Amino acid sequence: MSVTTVSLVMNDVESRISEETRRRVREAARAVGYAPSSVARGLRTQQTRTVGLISDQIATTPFAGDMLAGAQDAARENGHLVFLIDTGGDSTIEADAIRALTAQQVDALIYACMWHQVVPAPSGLPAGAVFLDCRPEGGGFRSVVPDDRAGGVAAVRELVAAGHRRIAYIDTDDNPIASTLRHEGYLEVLSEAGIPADPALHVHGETTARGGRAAYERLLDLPEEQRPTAVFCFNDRMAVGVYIAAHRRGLDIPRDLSIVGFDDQALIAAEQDPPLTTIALPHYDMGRWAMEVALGVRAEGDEDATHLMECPVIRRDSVGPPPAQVAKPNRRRASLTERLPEAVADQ
Amino acid sequence: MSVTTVSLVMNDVESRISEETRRRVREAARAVGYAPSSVARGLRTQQTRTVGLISDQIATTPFAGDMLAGAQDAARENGHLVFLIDTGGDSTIEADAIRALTAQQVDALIYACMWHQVVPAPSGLPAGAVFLDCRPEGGGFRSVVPDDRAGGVAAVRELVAAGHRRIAYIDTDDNPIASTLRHEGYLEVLSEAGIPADPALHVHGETTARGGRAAYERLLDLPEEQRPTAVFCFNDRMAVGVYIAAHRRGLDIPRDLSIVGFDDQALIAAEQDPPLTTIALPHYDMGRWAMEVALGVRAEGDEDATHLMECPVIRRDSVGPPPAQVAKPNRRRASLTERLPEAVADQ
DNA sequence: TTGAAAGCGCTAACAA
DNA sequence: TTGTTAGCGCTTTCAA
Repeated sequence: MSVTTVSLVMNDVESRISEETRRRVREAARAVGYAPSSVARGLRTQQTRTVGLISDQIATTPFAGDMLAGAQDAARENGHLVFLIDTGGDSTIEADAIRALTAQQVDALIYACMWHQVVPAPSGLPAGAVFLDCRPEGGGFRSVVPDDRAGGVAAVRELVAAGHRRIAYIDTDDNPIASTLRHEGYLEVLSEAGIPADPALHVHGETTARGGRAAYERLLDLPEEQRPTAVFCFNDRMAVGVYIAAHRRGLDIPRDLSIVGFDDQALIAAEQDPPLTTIALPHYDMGRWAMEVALGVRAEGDEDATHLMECPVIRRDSVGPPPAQVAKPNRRRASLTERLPEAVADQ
Repeated sequence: MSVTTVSLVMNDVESRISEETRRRVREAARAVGYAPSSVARGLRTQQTRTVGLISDQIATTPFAGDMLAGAQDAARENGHLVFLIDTGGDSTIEADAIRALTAQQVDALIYACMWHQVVPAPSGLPAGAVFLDCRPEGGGFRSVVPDDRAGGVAAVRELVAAGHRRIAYIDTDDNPIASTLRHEGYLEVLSEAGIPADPALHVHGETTARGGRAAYERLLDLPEEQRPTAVFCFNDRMAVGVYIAAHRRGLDIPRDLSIVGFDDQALIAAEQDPPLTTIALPHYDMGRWAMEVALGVRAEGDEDATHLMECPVIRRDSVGPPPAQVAKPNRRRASLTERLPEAVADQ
C-alpha cells in the first residue's frame, strides 16, 4: 500500500488497482479516520475547489439571503466550498478580501451587490469574476441582474388586466437603475393599452413604508376623478406605507384600491392584510447562475454579457377590479356583481 | 534574495534582514505581483487561518444575517476567512460539510442555528466547535444563546412601568425553548409586581401575523373588565397580527392597547404604525462571541458552558399608559391628562 | 497491478 | 545578516 495506491483509490481513479486492494485501503482509511488533505491537494494540483464570494452586504441584510442559497447550492453540487466575505461597502476591506482570496487561490470569484446597480469594478479583480445583482462600469465581466423592465411590465399588466386605467407608479430616487427600468415597463404597458400617462400619477418617495405612505397621500389629494384606482409600488416596503395610508382613509384593499409591489420580500409581502400581490426578485436563480458560470459549468458564450433574469409575478389578494365609477363626490360602494361587467368592459 | 529572506520579510518577522533588503524584496514583490500562497503556507504550518461556519439556514433567511456579520467581522479582525455552509437542515449535507471542512483543515468550526434551540451534536464535529444560537444536547461544547428569560422580564417590565396590570402573553408552541423562557420572565415580573397571573391572558398561536391576530382576537372576546390593556408578543410577526386585529376593531395603539414584541426584526418592527417597541435579539454580538471563542482570542474558562447574551429593549411608540378604567359597558375614551395620574397611581 | 520519486510553495531549523 | 535544505501531504510520471 504505497501513497500512490491510496491516492488512486481515494480519488476513485479507475485503471489498475485490484478490487481487493481498494477494499483494504478503504478499510484502513476508515479505521484510522483518514481523509485526504484538501490543502495538500490544492498545493499539488493548483486547484482548491473553493470559490470566493465578495459582497457589499448581502449576507448581512434581510434582503437577499436567497442569492447566497443559490450560489451555495450550485457550489456544493459541484464539489466546491465558498468563502464568504462581506465588505460592508468598505473599499479597503474589499481590496483586502480580493488579496486574501487570491492568496487562497480560489478557483472562481463572485462579486455581489445587495441590489441592482452599476459599480466600478474593483481593481485586482481577476478576469473571469462574475458580478451578481450588479454590473461593472464599462463591462469586461459577466454579470447577472434582474429584468426589472419586464418586471415592471408584468406588474402593470396585472392591473390593466383587472380593468384599471388610472394607475399610479410610486417611484423612488434611491435606486436609479431599477426604478428607471421599472418605470419604462410601466410606460410601455400604459401605451400598449392606449392609456395616456398622467404625470400626476408618477410620484416619488424614499424606499420605506413612510416614503410610500407620504407618496400615496399626495395621490389622495388629487381630485377624485384623477385619483388612481391602482398603484404600482417600487417595492414592497413602500407598498406597506400605501396600505397604512389607505386603511387610515377607510379604503379597503382591493375593493377601493389595488396594489402591486415589487421584491416579494419575505415576512412582508405575504403578511399584509390582505396579502400583497407583487413581483419576485429571482435572487436564488441569480445566485445559482453566477456560481455556475463562475465555475464554468454553465457555458456562457459571451465573456462580457449581462444576463437578465426573469421576475415572476406572485399573485395574492391586493388586486381586484376598479371600483365603479361614480361622478358624485359621495361615492357609493358598488357590489361585486355590479362592478364586474364594467371592469371587463373597460379592458 | 533567498526564499527565506522573502518569507521573512513578507511575514514581517523582526530579527535580522536589513532595512535595505526588506525594501528590495518588497519592491520586487510588487513588481512581479507576488503574494504568498496561503495554501502552501497552510500545508507547511498546518494552520489555514480559515474557519468553517455550518448553519441550518441562517445565511438564507431574512432573520439572522447579523450573526454572520458578527462572525465575519471577528474573523477578519483576526486574519481569518470564513467558509460558509448552509445545510438547509439536511443531515447528509451537514455530514458532508463537516467532512469537507475537516479536509480543508479549518482552524475552528462554528455550528449555528436560525433560532434558539437544543440540537443533537452532529457526529464528527471536532471538539472545540462552538454552537451559535443553539445548545448541544448533553453539552460538551461551548455555546452562546440569547437570554430569553431576561428578555421576557425586560419586555413585561416596560408594560408594568407604564401602569398596566392586565397584561397578556401571546405565546407560541413553535419554539419551545424561547417561548418557555420568555414566559418565565413574564411570570416573574407579574409576581414581583404583585399581579396575579390570569391564565386567560396566556394564549397561543403560530409565529406568524395570522397566528398573532387569531390569538389577540380570542383575547378581545374576553369580558371587558378582563380584557388586557397590553400584550407581550412572542415575536414581532405575531405583534403585526395584533396591530391588524386592533386596527380592525378601531383600537388605537398605544392609546387603547400597548404592545411589546420580540426580535426587533428588520423591516418589520420599525415600520409598523406606530413603530413597535420590542426586545432585540443580539445576533451580531452572538456571532462575534462565537467566532472569538472559536478562534481562541476570547478566553472562556469553561469548556462546556452556555453563554447568555443580553437582549436589549428597543423603545418605540407602541407602549403607553393603560386607558382609564371605566366600569360601564360603553367605555368612554379618557384624555391623556385624565389618564396620567391614574396610570401613575396604578404602579 | 503496484511502487518510487519528484515537486507544488512555503516555513523553520541550521549553517555560513 | 543571509542562504541551504528538509519536509508539510498530496498527485502524477515513470519504472518495475
